[in-house]
Amino acid sequence: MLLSVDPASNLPLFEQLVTGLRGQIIAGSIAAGDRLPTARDLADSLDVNVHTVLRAYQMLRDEGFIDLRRGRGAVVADRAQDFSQLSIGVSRLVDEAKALELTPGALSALIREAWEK
Amino acid sequence: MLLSVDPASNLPLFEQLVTGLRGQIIAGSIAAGDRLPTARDLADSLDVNVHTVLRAYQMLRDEGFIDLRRGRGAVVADRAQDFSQLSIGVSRLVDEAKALELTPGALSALIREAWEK
DNA sequence: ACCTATTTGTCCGTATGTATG
DNA sequence: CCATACATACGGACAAATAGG
Repeated sequence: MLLSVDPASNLPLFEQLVTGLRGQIIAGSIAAGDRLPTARDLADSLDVNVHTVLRAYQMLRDEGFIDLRRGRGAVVADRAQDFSQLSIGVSRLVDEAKALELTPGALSALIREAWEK
Repeated sequence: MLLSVDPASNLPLFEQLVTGLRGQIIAGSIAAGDRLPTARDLADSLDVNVHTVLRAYQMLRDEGFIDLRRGRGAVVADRAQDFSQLSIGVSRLVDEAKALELTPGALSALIREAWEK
């Protein structure tokens, strides 16, 4: 079983999906290159709406854990399990960002803009 | 007029809303402390769905530009207009991230993790 | 302390578009 | 050309937090 959700939880369904899937990706029980079930299939098996799964998938894509594209589905990113090793330089970057009184989301937005140039 | 959207554009409606509002916030034509129209009001005036506006509002909140809460509405954040001055430091952060061969999404995910500690 | 109106938050359903293979 | 699968947008319903009376 890939995962389960609790409709009675105080946590939103899409949040449960994100944390559940992300945890398994980081843990390695879902390997890089693995294909996640289609949003429709996972939604049916968990008895939730397709949009709820898609919202979770899109969050995981924004976080870089999966590659999500039309017509192809969701594939666990190659770099997903390497993230733990890359955090060395990041903490310093975060410290600087905090000194600038940025929020995490703001920094991410600014980074995406700056990345293009 | 606060802004306008073009249904025929190749850009999604929520994206037009985000860039339009963010631009005005950065430019200062919408000042810190200003209250944005309720999602329903803006949706009605632009003839788009409430969910489309809410999605845009939630993105602006994630980016730190507005304070968005149930029952209160959307208020432009105090730090919002300082963002234009922060781009200098960000480009340097991005350069370092690129040197580490990070993807934008990967960096965002790492940042959110590191932010907690 | 209570009630009510306001406003966002989540979820469901449906329809249509669009990139992929 | 066609089936697949995500992307966006619309609509409706109810829940939950907030503010004010």
